[in-house]
Amino acid sequence: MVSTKRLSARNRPARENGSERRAELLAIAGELFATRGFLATTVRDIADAAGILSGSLYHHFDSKEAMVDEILREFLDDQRQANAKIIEEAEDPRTALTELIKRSYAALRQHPAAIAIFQNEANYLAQFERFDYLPGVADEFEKTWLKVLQEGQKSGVFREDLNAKLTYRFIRDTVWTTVHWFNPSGKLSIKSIADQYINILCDGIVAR
Amino acid sequence: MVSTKRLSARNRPARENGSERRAELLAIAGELFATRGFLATTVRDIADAAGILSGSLYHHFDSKEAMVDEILREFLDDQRQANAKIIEEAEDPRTALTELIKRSYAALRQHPAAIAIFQNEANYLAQFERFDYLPGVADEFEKTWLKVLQEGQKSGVFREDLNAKLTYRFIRDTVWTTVHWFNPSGKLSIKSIADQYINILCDGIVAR
DNA sequence: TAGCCGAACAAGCAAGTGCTTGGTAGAGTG
DNA sequence: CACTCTACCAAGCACTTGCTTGTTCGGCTA
Repeated sequence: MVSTKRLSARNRPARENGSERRAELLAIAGELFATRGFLATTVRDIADAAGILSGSLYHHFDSKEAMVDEILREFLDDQRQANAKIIEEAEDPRTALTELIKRSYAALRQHPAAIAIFQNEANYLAQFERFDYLPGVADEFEKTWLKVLQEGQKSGVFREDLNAKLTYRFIRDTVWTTVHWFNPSGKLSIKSIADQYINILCDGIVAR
Repeated sequence: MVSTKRLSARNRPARENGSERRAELLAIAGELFATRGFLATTVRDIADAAGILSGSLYHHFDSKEAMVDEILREFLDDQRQANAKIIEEAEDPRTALTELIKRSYAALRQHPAAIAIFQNEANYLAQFERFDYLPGVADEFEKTWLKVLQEGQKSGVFREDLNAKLTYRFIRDTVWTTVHWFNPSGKLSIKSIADQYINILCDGIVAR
């Protein structure tokens, strides 16, 4: 007879709940994936870094893929929600754009590993069914930014002779790629980087 | 007794000369490394794409690493020479900067695979002695661009309130990352992308 | 105190990895 | 004709990969 007992949070196996140890392991894996790459990181590397044996990882996670999956989903959900809130609250396109940029830079502090993984491995991961959602999310992000840019052009805040799609890509590439060289303990703060970029983007580098 | 016979170009083994077949194999490998990643591409993948068996590759090359090495060196040498020539010939910092940008974009057409590999795998490859030269080259590129930016600031062409190093990174990230989405058979030409970027970089996106 | 459960270990398997070896067909060369 | 050279094949070796299995053990709970 099949048990009808509901699984309480305490009873659920570790691979489905949010135990502390589990989160710790995810963070360790994320950092390795981000710095060495997904393929270059072996389950033995992760286990070593966590001080356990590789087989023990499978008590917490179904597979190596499942780990990246969870890391990416968390970051992407977060970013999506934040973007939506900005669009909703911003009073004009220029504010919306600068807020989107600031928010993206802020994400570098909160999800540095996830951003690096998204940047480096999205292409490779997209070949697996499990990651079918990746192109969709990228598309959604593009739509959000495009709307802001195009509204800004209509209302005359942004130059009309710009190709909005191209402009979006320039911005996106600059902002996200920062994850490859940003050093949290260096001289430059995220805020100062964001401010300088917004400054250049809006007014250019040529002196007047 | 050691032979003193000089190796003529015809006698040299294939792994050291520049036979057509060899160049063909390098191109095939480069494309695979660029699209799938270095680690994700197996020597069997390369051999399959070339219509031979994996072992046969070792008639032409010492190792899989040797293949990327050669691909990267060719591109980097080319780019270094081109940069030097621009610096030498440009009459003012603004021309020098725009020429550097145009040249970088032009490289996307000539060495798309090498650029993608350099972008994606430099970090990973740098751990092997064989690729010790990579950080040095990156440094040299940075110095070249920085000189142009700083001279421009001194002469009053570029705004003085800019952090030159930061500005360089913004430019570099935008230009090189283009390799990830540029489609040679798409609507946008390399030239129009370059022009638009130079335009935004110099004057900003805000309407006046 | 008996039973259960989360967390880990110990061992190993199947598949795949880069690379090596010994050999061969065919074109060219002395 | 004997030879050398290029480009390749066929087979397989040593090793690493992600993952599975069966087991142990301390702590919580009924």
